[in-house]
Amino acid sequence: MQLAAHPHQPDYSPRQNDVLDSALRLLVDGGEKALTTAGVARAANCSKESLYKWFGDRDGLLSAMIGFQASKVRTFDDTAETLTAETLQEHLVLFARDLLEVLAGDVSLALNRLAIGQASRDGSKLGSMLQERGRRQIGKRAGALLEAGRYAGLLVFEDRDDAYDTLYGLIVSDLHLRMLLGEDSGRMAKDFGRRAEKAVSAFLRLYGSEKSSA
Amino acid sequence: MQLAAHPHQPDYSPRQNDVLDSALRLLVDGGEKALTTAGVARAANCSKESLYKWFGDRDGLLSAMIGFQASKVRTFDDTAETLTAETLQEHLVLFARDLLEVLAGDVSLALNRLAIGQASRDGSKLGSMLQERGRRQIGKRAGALLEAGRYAGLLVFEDRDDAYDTLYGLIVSDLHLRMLLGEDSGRMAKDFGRRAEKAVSAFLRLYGSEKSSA
DNA sequence: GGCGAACCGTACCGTACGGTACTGTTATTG
DNA sequence: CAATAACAGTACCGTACGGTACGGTTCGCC
Repeated sequence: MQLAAHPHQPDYSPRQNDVLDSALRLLVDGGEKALTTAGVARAANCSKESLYKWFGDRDGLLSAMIGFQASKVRTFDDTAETLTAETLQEHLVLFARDLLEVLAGDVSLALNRLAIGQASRDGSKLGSMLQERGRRQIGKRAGALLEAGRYAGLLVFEDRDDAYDTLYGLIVSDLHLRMLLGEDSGRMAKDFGRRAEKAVSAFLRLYGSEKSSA
Repeated sequence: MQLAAHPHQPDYSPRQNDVLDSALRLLVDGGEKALTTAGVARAANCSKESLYKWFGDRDGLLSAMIGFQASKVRTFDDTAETLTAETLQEHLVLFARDLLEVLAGDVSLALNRLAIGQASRDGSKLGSMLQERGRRQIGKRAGALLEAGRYAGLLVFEDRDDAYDTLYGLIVSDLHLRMLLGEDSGRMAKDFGRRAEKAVSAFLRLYGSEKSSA
């Protein structure tokens, strides 16, 4: 496994982005086994030689796919409006729903499966890369929200990471793993709204100030 | 993928159990890629022909490995003593620590990675098998504990599965996934005790009756 | 027009793996 | 002791895949 020498978003050409798109679709449809270099070349109407020229290696292709996908789902920063108990709850529920929907996405599931499959061998660069660009990014959004809630006197906590960890667990529990194991994610997607509300409700019971439970 | 025709624990011979043990060790050490039929045969000092005679198929071998491992970590039932606030809390913390240690186990991680890798193709029988024999089993223990707590008036909840889902999320959060992605599990193992206590504390704040917060 | 770079399509190579067949060896049974 | 079954060890086969090389085509540039 050899990641790109320049870790700072290599920013591929449009043509190469199209290829990465095809590769991702291939991965989603057929799993890692279907992601052969010949298959990618055929699906993207490019030559294997170009694949190796652009990405150097099959592992380089995988890394590029992860980076490419991560760059597409950039987390948007929440508006820094002044929070009330209601808006904080709304923002938290919105965050929870977004999180669940991202985790349940076809591409997200496929990439996580891919990275987990590679985690045993080599230094598992893919895993840390997914972790870094995936959860860490979305975690920033949650962290900002939590800090804003604390600043407004609506939340009480000492360690922000602990609070976020709790929030994450309440929202996701083992749902992500179950989906990764193949449990039908489409069937349970309809409950995301309800699940998000329950998780946020519990979180506010744990970390909300008296002021927030008006 | 073809599971055994008789799903009720085929119960292999001692010799075959030894082979499955070798295969598990091989899987733990080298990941799925290292789990070749020739490798298993070499590690277990048996012939490939015997492997195919006993397990029929590579997938049959994988299923057998999961069933074999699941049969080894059977969940023990908790003593049905009368619960007090203190003993309930102790039992919950014990459960949490056991859960974390099981999830962080080498073999558990390797098998989960294996099942997740297979989840994309075929009907993902391995995934549901792991789910059934893994979480469902340990969930029974938690369910009994929760029911006992409710019976003793220490816990208040309507849906036991919801309560267990919350407890699970508080204990594990995304720790399991991070370990599956390759984050060093040994380094974080020392925090399991503290993590278990915090999770149970939060759970009791959510679901404990006034009687329990004495 | 001529030239070179980029690139597609394909053929090709080496290897690794799943699965099968064969041979020799041990051990059990009548 | 003879016969049979089980099994280890190994050789073998077909295939699939990662990676490379090469001919042909398009496109931009002088």
